[in-house]
Amino acid sequence: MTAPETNQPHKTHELAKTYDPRDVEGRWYPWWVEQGLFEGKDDPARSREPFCIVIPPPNVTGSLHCGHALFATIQDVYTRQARMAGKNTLWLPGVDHAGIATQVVVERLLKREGTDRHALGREKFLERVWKWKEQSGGTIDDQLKVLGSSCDWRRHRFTMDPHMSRAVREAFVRLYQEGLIYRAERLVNWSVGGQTVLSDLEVDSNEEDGELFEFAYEVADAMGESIVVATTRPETMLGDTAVAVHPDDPRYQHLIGRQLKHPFVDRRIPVIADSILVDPKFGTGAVKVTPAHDFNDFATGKRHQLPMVNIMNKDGTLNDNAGEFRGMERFAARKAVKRRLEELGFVKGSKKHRLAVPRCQRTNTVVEPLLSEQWYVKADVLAKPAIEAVQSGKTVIVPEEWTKTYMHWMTNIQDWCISRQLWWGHQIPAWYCGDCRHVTVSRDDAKACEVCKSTNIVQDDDVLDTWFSSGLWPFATLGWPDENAPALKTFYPTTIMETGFDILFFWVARMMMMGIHFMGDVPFRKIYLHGMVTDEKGDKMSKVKGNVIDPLDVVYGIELEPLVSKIKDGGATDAALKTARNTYPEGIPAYGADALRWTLSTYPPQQRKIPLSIKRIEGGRFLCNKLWNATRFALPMLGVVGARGVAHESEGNEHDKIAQADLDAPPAPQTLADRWILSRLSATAAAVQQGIDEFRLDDSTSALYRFFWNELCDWYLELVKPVLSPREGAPKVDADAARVTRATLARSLEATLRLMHPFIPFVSEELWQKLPKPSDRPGSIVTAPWPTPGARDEAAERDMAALQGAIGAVRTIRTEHEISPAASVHVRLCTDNAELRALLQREEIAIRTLAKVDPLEIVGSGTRPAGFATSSAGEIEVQVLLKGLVDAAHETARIERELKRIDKDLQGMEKKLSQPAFTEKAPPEVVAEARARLDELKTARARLEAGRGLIDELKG
RNA sequence: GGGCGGGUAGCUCAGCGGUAGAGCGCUAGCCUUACACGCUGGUGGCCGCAGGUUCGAAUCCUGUCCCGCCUACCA
Repeated sequence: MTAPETNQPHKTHELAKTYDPRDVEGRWYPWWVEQGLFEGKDDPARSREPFCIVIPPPNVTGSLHCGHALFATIQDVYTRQARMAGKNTLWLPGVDHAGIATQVVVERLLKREGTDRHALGREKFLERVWKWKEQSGGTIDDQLKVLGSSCDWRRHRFTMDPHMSRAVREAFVRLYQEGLIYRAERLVNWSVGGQTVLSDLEVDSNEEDGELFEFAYEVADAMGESIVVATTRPETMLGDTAVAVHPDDPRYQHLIGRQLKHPFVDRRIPVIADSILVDPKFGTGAVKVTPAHDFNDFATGKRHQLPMVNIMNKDGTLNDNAGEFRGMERFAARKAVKRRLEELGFVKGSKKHRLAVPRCQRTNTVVEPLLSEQWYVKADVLAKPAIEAVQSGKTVIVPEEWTKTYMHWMTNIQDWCISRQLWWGHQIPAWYCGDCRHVTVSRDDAKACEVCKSTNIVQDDDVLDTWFSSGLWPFATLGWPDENAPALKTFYPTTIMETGFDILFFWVARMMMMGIHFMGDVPFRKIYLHGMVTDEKGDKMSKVKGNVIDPLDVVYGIELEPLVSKIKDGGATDAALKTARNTYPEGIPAYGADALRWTLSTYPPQQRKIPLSIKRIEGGRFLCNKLWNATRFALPMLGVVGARGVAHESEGNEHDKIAQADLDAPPAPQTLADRWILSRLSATAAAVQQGIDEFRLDDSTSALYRFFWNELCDWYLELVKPVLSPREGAPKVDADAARVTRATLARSLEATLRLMHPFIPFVSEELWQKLPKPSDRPGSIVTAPWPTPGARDEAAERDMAALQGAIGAVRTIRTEHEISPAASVHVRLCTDNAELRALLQREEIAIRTLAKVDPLEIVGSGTRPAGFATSSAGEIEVQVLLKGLVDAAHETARIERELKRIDKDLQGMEKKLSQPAFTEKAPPEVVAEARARLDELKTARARLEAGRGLIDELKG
């Protein structure tokens, strides 16, 4: 396979000085797809280990937001890593039909056209929704591609596809036949705005200001006597069928069993005693009971066999049972009832009251408890094995603390109302017989009643809750109900379900129940729940607040004015607009998908909030730029011509080309730097792997970052410079050593790119293509082998630490004394450790180069010639000649500062060691460590004391 | 009312029984053979508060105060 023309490896292609994601991203994705790199292979025999993630399907209504960017990043990291590790990898994409959300959107469009769905009729309306879906349904998929999501697009699924619809019917019919789906008349959550029933989970209750309104019922046949009740919804009194008091409440004993006179409707209502409903300390201690419009009252009504009087139509207006208030809208009726009660003199008071108001998630209208007949799934039966699966560890929830929440919800699970009075969705496969009233439930469209064979049947108007079909997602997308479907056999159970914790119940729990029930095995081995993306201050992103970060703006960049008008269109307040202007005075630069992905990978998973900030994304781009430049720097040293442009070559700085044989079978490292970087690479590969295994991508990215930036760039590349690209006149380096170093450089850089690829797929591919590499590598980094950690070289790591310490000490003295970076200094490195001296001797060039040292003496300790400042680095005493470079006052100040710091540590350590309790009871290695530290501090202190003498020398 | 999570450097957060960490910020100096989206050095913390366990506690326990989120029928 051949990479896109401009990206041919080893071809002359100048790398820009600064990385520009817009030049790179976008070029690779089509090529990857074309090459079929993202395709999972059906392999029922499982000859290769399968890896599968099914995407949490976004709404067809949706376009990309930060939550999507987060899940896309995490899932793609896992998918790409598994693919590189050689697994048969499938990330299956798709979208969800999102019943209410979609219907609401299309109805809004119709309204703008001056019509509505009822005028259109069901069939025409559905045509319209499908049309709309065709237009906008692909948006989110395209946006996921922008982020680099390596999905197998051939297997894209939609919850309303014919196949998915077949699965839904199969599931419904089976559950019905098993008695796990039934119809019942109950009080339900009715969305007046959406004109449908909602499940408990689709209702959001938030505290709002309300009123506790008190009024009196007159006792019938007892002049003047009355009982005062309180309510937050006065209009419901029209449906009252009792007033309840506490059985032990002395105030009302005499009224229990008496009848009250309803002021507006011709009904007598009893005073009943109920200890469950009534809290005698609250309000007046007397509660009006409206069984058809309140969940508690409903239960009370059942206990006392009270009549249920429904006073409301489904559109929120009052019905004939409301007497003089019939036809009024519910909130108008509330005012009217209050006014009439006032006129009649029954109003006894009103207080402000905070109460939880239930609202429909989708339409934000107040949800009304309403009596109606709906379809339910019997949940406890399905929940039981789903609980056991988590208890036994067949499915593991990460982070672990969610397990408790899952268990709690599952064990207290309520039956699930699955019918919705919508048109957009899977119509319930139940047909009612007009003759014998039998309900026929069938996989195929029923033509006749299965009992009386009458053709006078009509299908249930309602559709199923979207989550019912989503619950089948992990297996229906793979081919179920065809139990022999190759994909199903290959990839079920899936490996990881990764999604936001907010849909643990909505979706994850239901997939668990359905998966186990229909497949006999859990739908996934791991459930990984991530937090919610917020703005940098931790506030939820909202269009009104104007703090929404659009991932695409981060990727492509956006100018200030377009950004502002975009936020404005979202409905932001003026204050929010001002904030936005201040936050992004220059708009947002193009950071690229890689930078965004990297940043999203750096947040720890147990965090509930992911405060995404532009500043952090900027950090991601800096990393990409650094990677770009490190490669740009290395390429010429590996003999790749032209990477830094013609100018560089004309300077006569020619490099030997790396031999293919050295790439295919890298020679063993010899120099300290080479041994060290390979050892650190091993450590890093292990840390990255561990982070992935433990769902700590933050650990993986931070290990990678530190390795690449603080080790590979800060030290290794610097150490390699004098070897592979010596200055004119510099000592000649052994050709064979250079050869080995060249191979090691190529090797470590290539491995770094592979380790980074799951996180930043675009730049890593771009750079990898240019890099010389072993001949057995595939054509794309996408399928290049995942690095496995090699051996560590403890000696090299220890020696390198000593070297870094010595260089660091020189550098510190240099800056503390404001010695010009251009000036060379005379340095003496003193130690009685002969091995150390030999090491320093071997690394002479490194010390001279990295600390700008000349001349350099490496000697035994004991003397300090006049004019030298001293400092220590472990066993090494570092002496730097200051005479002529600095003045005495500076040095005095520095020494006093240092002494103060050391004395503080020294005192602490001495105190610790002087306590017998510590030396006797603490583990020996801890005590030994403390002693060693104490010695070190003492030596350092002595050297500083000695350095005091320096001051006079400097004066002199 | 119940449950859960959190309070560590100016900001955002790691660490969760043995010398306080990162990124960003701040600061001094540098355009040093890739990178100023950079390099080198530095500054900065009674680890919410009070007790207890321990030789030793940011880390474990108890209490307490804040701040979030979820959940619940106070009419």
